[in-house]
Parts: sequence; C-alpha cells; structure tokens
Amino acid sequence: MKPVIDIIDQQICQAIKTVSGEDSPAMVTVATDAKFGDYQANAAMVLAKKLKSNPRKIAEQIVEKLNISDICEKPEIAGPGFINLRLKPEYISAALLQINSDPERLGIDKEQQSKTVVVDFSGPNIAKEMHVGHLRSTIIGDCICRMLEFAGHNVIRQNHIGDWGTQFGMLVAYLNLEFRTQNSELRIQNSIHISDLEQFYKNAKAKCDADESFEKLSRQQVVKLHDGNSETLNIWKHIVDESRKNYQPIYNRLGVNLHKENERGESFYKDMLPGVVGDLKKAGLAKESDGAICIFPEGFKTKEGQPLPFIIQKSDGAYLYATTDLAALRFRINQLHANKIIYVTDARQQLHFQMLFAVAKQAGWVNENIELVHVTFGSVLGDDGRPFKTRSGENVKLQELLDEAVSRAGKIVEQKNPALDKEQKRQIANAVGIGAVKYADFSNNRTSDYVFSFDRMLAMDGNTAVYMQYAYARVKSIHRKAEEKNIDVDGEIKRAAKLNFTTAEELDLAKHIVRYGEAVEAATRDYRPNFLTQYLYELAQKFSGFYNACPVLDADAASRPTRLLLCELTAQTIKHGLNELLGIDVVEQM
RNA sequence: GCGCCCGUAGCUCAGUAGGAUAGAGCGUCGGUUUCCUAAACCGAAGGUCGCAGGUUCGAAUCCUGCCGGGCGUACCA
Repeated sequence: MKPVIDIIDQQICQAIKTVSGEDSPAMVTVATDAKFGDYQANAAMVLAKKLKSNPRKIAEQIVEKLNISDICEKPEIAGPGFINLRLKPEYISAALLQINSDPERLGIDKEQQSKTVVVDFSGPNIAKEMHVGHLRSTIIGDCICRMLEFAGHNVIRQNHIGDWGTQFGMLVAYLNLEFRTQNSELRIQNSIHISDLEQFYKNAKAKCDADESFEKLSRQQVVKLHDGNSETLNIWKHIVDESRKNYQPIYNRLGVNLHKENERGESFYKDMLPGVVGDLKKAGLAKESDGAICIFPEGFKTKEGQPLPFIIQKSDGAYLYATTDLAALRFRINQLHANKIIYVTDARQQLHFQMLFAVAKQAGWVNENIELVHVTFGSVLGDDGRPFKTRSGENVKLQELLDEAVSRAGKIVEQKNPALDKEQKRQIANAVGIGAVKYADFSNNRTSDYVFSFDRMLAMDGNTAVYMQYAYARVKSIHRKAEEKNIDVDGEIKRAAKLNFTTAEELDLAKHIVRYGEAVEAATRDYRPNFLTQYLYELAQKFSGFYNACPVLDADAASRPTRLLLCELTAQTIKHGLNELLGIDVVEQM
C-alpha cells in the first residue's frame, strides 16, 4: 500500500501533465490547518509562475483533470491557488482494514530495489568505559539500521571499535610491570577489569611522561604488538575482551542490535594499511610532504590557503585513522559489496569524512552507483551549555547514566502503581527509564546539540517515551477488561466490513494511523528519527483524545467494532514505531 | 583568517520542497474523575522567527552584509 500522500502526489503530477504538458512538482504536503482539509497541493502557484499565468485558473484546470475521487472529497481551491484535499471516510475505512490485514508491515511497502547498506556506528574505544559521547552514534546508528532493514535493505552493521594504536603498547607495558609476579606468567585473566583499565591507562600515561625507561618499554610493546608477538597479543586480546564485557551489556540494555560479529575494529584493517598507502602512491595521488605521506584532494585549503593534506602516513612511518578509514572503505566496497556506506559520527568529523570521500572517489574506488553518506549529529550538553560532564569534569559513564534513569523511573512506578508485583515494576522501570533516555535523544533534531536533563526526559508528562508507553498500556488494559466482560475483540474486528466513524476524535485518529507510512518514509529517507517520534507523539495525543471522548467497551453495536479496531491499530503502530524502529520497549501494564 | 553548523514563546525544542493566522512540551492561569489506568483530557495567556537589506504574489525557510555562539582547520580519533 502506497502512502496516501504519494498517491495524491502522483495523480496531481499526472493532471499537471495533462493540463500543461509540463513535469512540474505537485508540492503535496499535510494541510497546515485541519479546516483546509487533510492535504494541500501547492502545485498551481509553481506552475503559474513557470507559465506566467493565473494560479487560481491553473488550479481549476488541475482539479478538473484530477482523478482521485476514490480517495478524496471534491477538491477545493483557496487563497492564491491552494488545492485542498479531504480524505473520504470510505477510503480511510478501507485503508485501516487493509493495514489490519497486514500486522507484519502495517500496510507499508518495501523499497523496490534492495541495497546492501553498510552502517558504521557506535565505535567505542577499547580500554575505556562507554560514556555519554558514544550514546548518540550508538542509538541513532541502530535506529537507522532498523529503518533500513524495515525498508527491505540488506544492512551490514559495522562496529568500528578503537582497538589499535600506540596507547595499547603503553597499556601492555604497564600491565606487564604491575601484574607480572616473580617468575610466573602474567596473571591477568581474573585480575584486570574494565573499571581498572581506565585508571591503568592514566597511570601508564603519567609514567610514560615521567619515566624514560618506561616510555622505551611501551614503544617496544607497540613493536611487539605490530609484529604479532603472541604474549603481547594475548594481553591485548584480554583487554579487548574485558572491554566488551563493559559495552555489550550496555548495547543489550539499550536494545541496540550490536554483537561481537558486527565488530570490525581498527585492528582488523592493520595489515591492509601498507597496501592502501602503496596503491595511492602508485596511482600518483599520494606524495611525501614534510616527511608525511599525503593526498591533497581538490577544494580543501589550510589556514594559509594552501592545499590541505589528507595524511595517510606520519613522518615516523605510523598510520592514522585516515589510513584505516580508507582501508575500511575499500573493504566495504570490495568485500562487503556495499551499495551505500553510512557513517554515523558527530558533526566535528565532517571535514575528515568530506576528505575521505573525496580521496576515495579520486582514487576511483567509488563508482557512481555507490553512495557515501556521513550522518552527523550534535553534542550532548549539560545544563551549563557545555559538553555534558560530571561535576569533577569526567565523562559521564553510560552505565551510570542508565542506572540513574532506571532508578528514577523505578521511584515513579512505585509511587504511581505500588500494587504491581516486583518483577513487573522492575520491567516497567527499565522500559520507562531507558526509553526516556533514548526517546529524548531521538526526538531532538539530529543535527543540533541538546541539553541533557533527567528531570525533563523523566517528567512523565509531555513529549516523552512514557507518554506513548502509557497510551499503549491503556489499550492493553481495554483488552484485559474486554476479556473479563467476555467481549470477543478479535471476532468483532474481523467481522467489521466497513468502519463507522461517528465522532471527530475517531476520524482524526483514523487518519493519523493511515499516515504512519509517510512518517516512516520521511524518517528513513533523511535518517531523521525525530520525524518518527513526532508522528508517534501525535498518534498518542490523538489516541488520548479519542480515549477520553469515546467509550470503547460500552459503545453500542454500531460503534464498538470501529473503536476496537482503532485501539488495536493504535497499539500496533505504537509498538512498531517504538519497539521495532526505535528499539524502545513497551509494557502491557504500567 | 577560512570553512561548516546554529540563533524561533520565560525554559527546552519542532517546523519534512518558499505557502494560508509560525507549532509542541515544560512552566503559568482556569476547568474536567459516580465512566475502559488522571503517568490523562479540555481551554487561556505568551513570539518584531538575532539585526538590516534583497529576490518573490508569498520568506523562519533562498541570497548579501552585520551581530552573537559552537565546532573544525598538517602528522589525535
């Protein structure tokens, strides 16, 4: 089933063609005000401009040739030439029944051509606990994957973990020093945990700065690591495994679909780096400059107006993230056969990715059928408008942040619904707390910074996850009550051949349910979860209005099947949007 | 200096191709519960869309300049 807006758009385009012979855009949008109908087409003004003609007259001509009487009432022309369209109740009725017959996809078509899309997101640093700086990439990336999967694409999730580099030499040297007991194997297996690693890293760094002999040791460890020395490698591997014990549970709690098999960290590409540099040299793109191997893509300038280098090998011979990113990009195209590669990182890396893409294209690694996308996002800020930190200036650990959200939610559950059993309360607190954090992030415009506030996201009223979770729980409650009263919900819905909207609230809700596909399409197209949250919030609002105005179980026989279906589809839509696409849990009762 | 992003109600934010009287939430004020979960609903007040020009029948949206803020800008990621 195509979104209504697309059907209307198509029909108007056709009418324009018939009237003028032009391929002019239909400019269909949701009406700005309900009194103008449901949709409006602004095509006449655009076309009139082109033809230097009267827009109202053109609107009349378009309407005359317009063939949508099966979905819309008679179009009205208003103002300078707006074409106002109102959906027919019969159409809405048929659309809802069709959505109901397709619980898997809620009547939303897949994309015609499925692509292989690599999505690079999350990318935590090894040997450090995940902190609030990883939140956005992790959940926005996951949401993008979910949306693309739902659209029918073959999505390959790539967690480009930061597991390689000189800092590991330092860390290994430090562990060797501190944990090697006399004449025994390095006892690390049960003695080193993630919470320690960060401190060890700091200690190692300080020691490095203070102690020359230690600095030498750590440089030796870097060499050993690169040479694949098995003991060094084992310690490194332990560090990676230990780090995973920190971030995997966080993914699980966040409902983020990342696992060990999605990991392809920096270390995976280490052996490809000389080849990357060699190939770019051979192609004549990479040259030496001030001792470093650089590529100077067109259109990038330094402060002084000189060509800006994309450095792929430092003067000391070491490789950089630019090199790794090039290797990864080539791997994704050649080995993973990506048609599209999406990088989800904060906006500060924009220049890097612009240059990366430019270089990859100049090198001929990317043909016209491969799309490279950098999906950026803003920073998470504290109350003071500065990057969100603890009072002592440390990064806020994600684990602690989630604990706090769940614990705050738990207190509210306790207060609102003390009679529920313990396990239920725990589940609700989890869904509400984690949902609040994710939803607050999603509902902001991706590209802007936002101020993190537990109080606001957990305020339990307003545009928060819980508002939708509550709407969902109320529908489920109706189901439970129906059972008590021996009302056959499924049967009544199944027997409804045509719906009967008797109130403005029913019709309003019904129309909004029909629009779900539009919201999903827009959010997927622009990688913008906030289009989805906006839709879901409006849906929950309309449901609440309906719930308040229209009794369901006590409705008369003419109304009840329609109302039951509206409840059912509201619940399914909320569940699909919240759970399937945003990865936020819903609860049956709260 | 140059580049990118941002400036919308007291606060936090939307605004999906340039469209009709600029929208939410919080907060404020007022109302709703013998009725399916009041974590709810209904209503009111509140804005020269940073400033100044320009393009257009029409600008928060496009262009130019200015003011204010953030980020980036040769060997970190």
